[in-house]
Amino acid sequence: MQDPTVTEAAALVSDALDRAALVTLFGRCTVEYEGRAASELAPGDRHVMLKPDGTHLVHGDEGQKPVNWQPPGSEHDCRIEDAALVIESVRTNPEERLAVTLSTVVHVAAFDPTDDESIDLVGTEADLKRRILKSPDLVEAGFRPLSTERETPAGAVDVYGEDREGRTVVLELKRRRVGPDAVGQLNRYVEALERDLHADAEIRGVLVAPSVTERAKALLAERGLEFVSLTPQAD
Amino acid sequence: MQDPTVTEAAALVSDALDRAALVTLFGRCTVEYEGRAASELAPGDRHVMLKPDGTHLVHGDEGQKPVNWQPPGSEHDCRIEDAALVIESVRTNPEERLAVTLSTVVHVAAFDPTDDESIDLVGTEADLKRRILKSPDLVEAGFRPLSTERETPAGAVDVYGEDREGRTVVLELKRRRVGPDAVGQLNRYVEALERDLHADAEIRGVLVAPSVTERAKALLAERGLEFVSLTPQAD
DNA sequence: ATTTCGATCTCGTTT
DNA sequence: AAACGAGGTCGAAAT
Repeated sequence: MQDPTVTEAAALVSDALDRAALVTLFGRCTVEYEGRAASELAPGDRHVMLKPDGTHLVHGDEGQKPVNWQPPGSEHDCRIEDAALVIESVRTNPEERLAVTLSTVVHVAAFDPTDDESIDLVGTEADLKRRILKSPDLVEAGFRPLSTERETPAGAVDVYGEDREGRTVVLELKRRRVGPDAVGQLNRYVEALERDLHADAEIRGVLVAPSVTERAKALLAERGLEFVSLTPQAD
Repeated sequence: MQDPTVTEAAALVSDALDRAALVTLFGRCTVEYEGRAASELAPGDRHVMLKPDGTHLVHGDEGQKPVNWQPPGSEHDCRIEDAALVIESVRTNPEERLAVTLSTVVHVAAFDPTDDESIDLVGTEADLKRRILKSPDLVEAGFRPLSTERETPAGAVDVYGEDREGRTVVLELKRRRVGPDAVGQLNRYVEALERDLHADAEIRGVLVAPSVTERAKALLAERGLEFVSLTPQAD
């Protein structure tokens, strides 16, 4: 529907929400949010999308992220207020609410979506783990993985195993170049295991990723941790 | 435009891309991505958005995140191939490419966007910092902030100051409930400063956030770090 | 329902 | 251009 009155638009949106359709609008609007934080957005031309699962997205002309949004699980409501179309989405836990007030509607449309196929994605940390379990020598000659997701008081270790000499080895895997955060994570696991397995056991911590930043390299050295360069995919 | 042929749709999209308009489509499509990772998506009805800044979003009927996307800075291109409308967005650094192949187009529209107002958001970590600098006693009676963003070899400390007895205090601020990662961050700063200011100086590390998880609390105790409960906003 | 961590994270800021 | 950290992060898996 092109250039509808706000009343016409409201009727179409109400009907579409009842049918659990996906609704899109384009028009001049203000946006208010209140919940985990709070925000106000002055008038501008924006794209609005309402999904049947409760998602509410407001996009400007730039950026990958919506300028404002409401997560899945919200309830959409639409009404006329002060000659404007107000679309409000509310949820609880956490309590939050998004209200879009359209003074002019350039465009409204509704679609009946079919359920999606699931996506097949390659090149993740899980792929890196599979690669290592299949060819442990990529990490180091003689490395033997014993378990994955081994629990420690500091969280689950990606890969847990032994080196050629029988020393315990902890691997932390990252699919791409890593900074200081990953070193901290690896260090937590190593310290937790040293405490768990008693102090005399030497435990090697190895960060496995395509590359590391300078600061991360310095932190690794400081903590006596190691680095092995590997990508999720064979080249 | 409702139920156009792919040729009509292609003409509209090409024209809109030349005008740097925002384009939306709805229809049956497959999606291919290759770059930082790689993915394939089988046929389904989806919503496609092309922004003039190079952003390309493909939304299914669920979730806040697009099922597939291409970041800002990409170049859009549209053509007919095998009786289907192919919209491809490509960028370099990193090299990546998203291709949407629409076999049926239910809907196409183009909008000429006006520049957006900027958003006014409150309840951020910056708000928490302002609150503390204005009323340092909220952290602890007698606390005196000396600088913010003080540089250490491990990165910049959120707030750096002294307690009533003149001991150095490092604050790490978080706007919401925190897990183990924030404790690791605080610990890095404290250790870096202990090294910097020589070993005999006692340095207190204080995590300031609304609350902490159990694991984070245990890690704090282990490291001799402290916690103060504060939210970004006064209640 | 909460915790934890990966992500094609995105986004802004600083170096 | 790269690095670093925040985010109304989102989302999924495990507890």
